[in-house]
Amino acid sequence: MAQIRDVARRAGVSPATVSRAFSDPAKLSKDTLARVLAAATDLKYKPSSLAQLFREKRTNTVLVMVPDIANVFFARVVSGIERGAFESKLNLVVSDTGDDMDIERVGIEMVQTYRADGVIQLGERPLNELLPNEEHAQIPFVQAISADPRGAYPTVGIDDRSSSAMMARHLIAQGHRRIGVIAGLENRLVTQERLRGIKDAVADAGLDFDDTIVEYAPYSMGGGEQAAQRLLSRARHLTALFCMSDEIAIGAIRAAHDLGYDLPGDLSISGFDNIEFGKYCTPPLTTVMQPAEKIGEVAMALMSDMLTGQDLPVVHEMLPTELVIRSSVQNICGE
Amino acid sequence: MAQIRDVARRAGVSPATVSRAFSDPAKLSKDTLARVLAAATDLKYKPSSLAQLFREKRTNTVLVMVPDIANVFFARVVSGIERGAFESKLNLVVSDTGDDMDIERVGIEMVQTYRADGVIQLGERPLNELLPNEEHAQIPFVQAISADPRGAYPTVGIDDRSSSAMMARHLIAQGHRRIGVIAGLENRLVTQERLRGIKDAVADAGLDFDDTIVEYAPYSMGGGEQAAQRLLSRARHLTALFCMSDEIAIGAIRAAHDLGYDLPGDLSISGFDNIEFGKYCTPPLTTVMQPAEKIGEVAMALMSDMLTGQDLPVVHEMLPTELVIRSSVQNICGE
DNA sequence: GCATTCTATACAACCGGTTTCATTGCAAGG
DNA sequence: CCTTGCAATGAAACCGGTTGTATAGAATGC
Repeated sequence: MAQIRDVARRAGVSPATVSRAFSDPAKLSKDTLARVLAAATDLKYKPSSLAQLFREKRTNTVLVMVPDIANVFFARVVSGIERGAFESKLNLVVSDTGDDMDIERVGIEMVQTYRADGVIQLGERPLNELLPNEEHAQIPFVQAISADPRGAYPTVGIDDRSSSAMMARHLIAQGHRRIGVIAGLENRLVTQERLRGIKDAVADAGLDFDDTIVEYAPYSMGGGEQAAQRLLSRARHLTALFCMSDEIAIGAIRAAHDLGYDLPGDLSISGFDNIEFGKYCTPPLTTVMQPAEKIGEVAMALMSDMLTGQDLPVVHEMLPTELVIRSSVQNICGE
Repeated sequence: MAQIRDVARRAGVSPATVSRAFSDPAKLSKDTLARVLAAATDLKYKPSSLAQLFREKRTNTVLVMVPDIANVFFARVVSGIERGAFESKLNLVVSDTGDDMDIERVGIEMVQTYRADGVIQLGERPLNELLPNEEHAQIPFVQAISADPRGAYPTVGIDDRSSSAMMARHLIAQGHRRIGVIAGLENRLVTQERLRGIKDAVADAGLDFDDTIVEYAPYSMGGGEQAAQRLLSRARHLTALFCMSDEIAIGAIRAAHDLGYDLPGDLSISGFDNIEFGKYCTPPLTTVMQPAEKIGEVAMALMSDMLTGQDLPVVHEMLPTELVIRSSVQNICGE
């Protein structure tokens, strides 16, 4: 591959002039500029990014840490991040961490060793857990989706508590009183927030929350299926299931079908996230729309600001959610 | 951040010695090595990858070009690539190309400008279309999933034709004679191969293939739904639908439900890919298992070989598929 | 005891750009 | 005509590691 000196020699100028021909063409005389560009084209010269980046000490690369890239919801967020990266002319290194702290730490190290300029974390672990010895190493860090919005870095996500309350209120408004909950993993922030939202709605309606009809499960179809089996065989007279993710809900639908329930007549089921597949379930899933792509775009925009701008205020974006009403939740007031 | 000279100064040695302490510790005396390592730890020294990579002229980075990262099937392949990359200690830059040639070309350019060492292409476009002026620039290139296995570079995928024939044979064996086909995009290689497979099976069974009951559609749920609507309202007496992807099949299931079909009694539907959702459909989807993660892993292994090894033979891996029998396809021999 | 070999380490070049500073030539101003 | 200023360009330092070569000292051989 041709180098800058080759171009310089061919154009009869110094390497500095060639460099300027690309970075600041106005500095050159029309004549020289033309000669340099012609020489560059002839030789198919492409400057080595490696050399440029080394000089500039920036990689123009952002690391995205995803707990599970095969999860549709995360994949959509990554898709949004992609779009944002393209606009900001940044590259993306995607790391599927499997929610493993050691792998996430390697990710942070990539910034310290100049392999990436910043990190977008889609997992739950906050920056201070990943940097063992405080050392405020000034890592550009943005956390999306499930972030505690009290950290020292920007976050993007939704208001899980109020979104969850919105859905719970809908179920109550449809006449449901015995609502089972298939929660996600118990130790997750999102799970706790969404549970809190349900309790808010129940309390607002002047009802009592029954702790015994909550089952925890991994955020997956398999997890939802098993948890629903347990809950449905244990708790009687449930009229609805509040599932904390669409995948859980899809698993719950399968479990309910298998136990002989007629859906949605015998049992209403609600989801959370609004993944595309929910629309194609039988019955189509009533759920809460999370703006997944938008979350990714905003996360990337924040990162881009951090990298270019100076010390901006730490913002915590909460994007709006929407109730998506389909037929998996039925109105049973008339009964 | 501490640099190599800082460590050298603190340990009372030259930068070269510090460098060797990491790259070739055996070369140093026990005493010096200990002193250097201690100094490095004290200063929290981390060598700058940027400088190292610049020196070595490799990035240890592989670019993955994905037509759509939010597609579950692609996401699973990427997940496999991730695993392979981790094992080979390579980094991954993921680019969602949207199947856009210009974006793919930028990807190729990344190799030419030393931003990546090689490219794994999950899209259909072959290398020679992306490099306009032949210039056999020796770009390490691996194509996965839908590659014409006649190119000058390695490919990984499945035997679409015979896998498709396998499913078609199954449908025929279950007594189906009027089998509608919801094909993918007509100009895609995979589509043509799978169609060929169906024709093979039909011919083997001594039957005639009816071209009029084929509908083409994008490889998506929405595409499948619309195509199924068109086909079902046009063609009568179909007993089965052969869908060229699970997503298409899921859309077709919705369309059939909406048209009042009782599934699978009135109509059998088969898919292709074996995405996780298929198991949770109503009815659960009979499909062809593609080893998505495995394809990714093999693609990455091939890339890793290309980058480390010398001139290896160009291989075209065809990974085995399996028929996954669930209840969306019914035996109608008894009728 | 001196030449030879080996070991441990330092010195300096190098990777390929960018950027600062110096230099040259020409135009404008006094 | 001489000074000043600006535009255009070149020379060289620099980014932070790695590595080939040189060298000093210790060990070995005769």
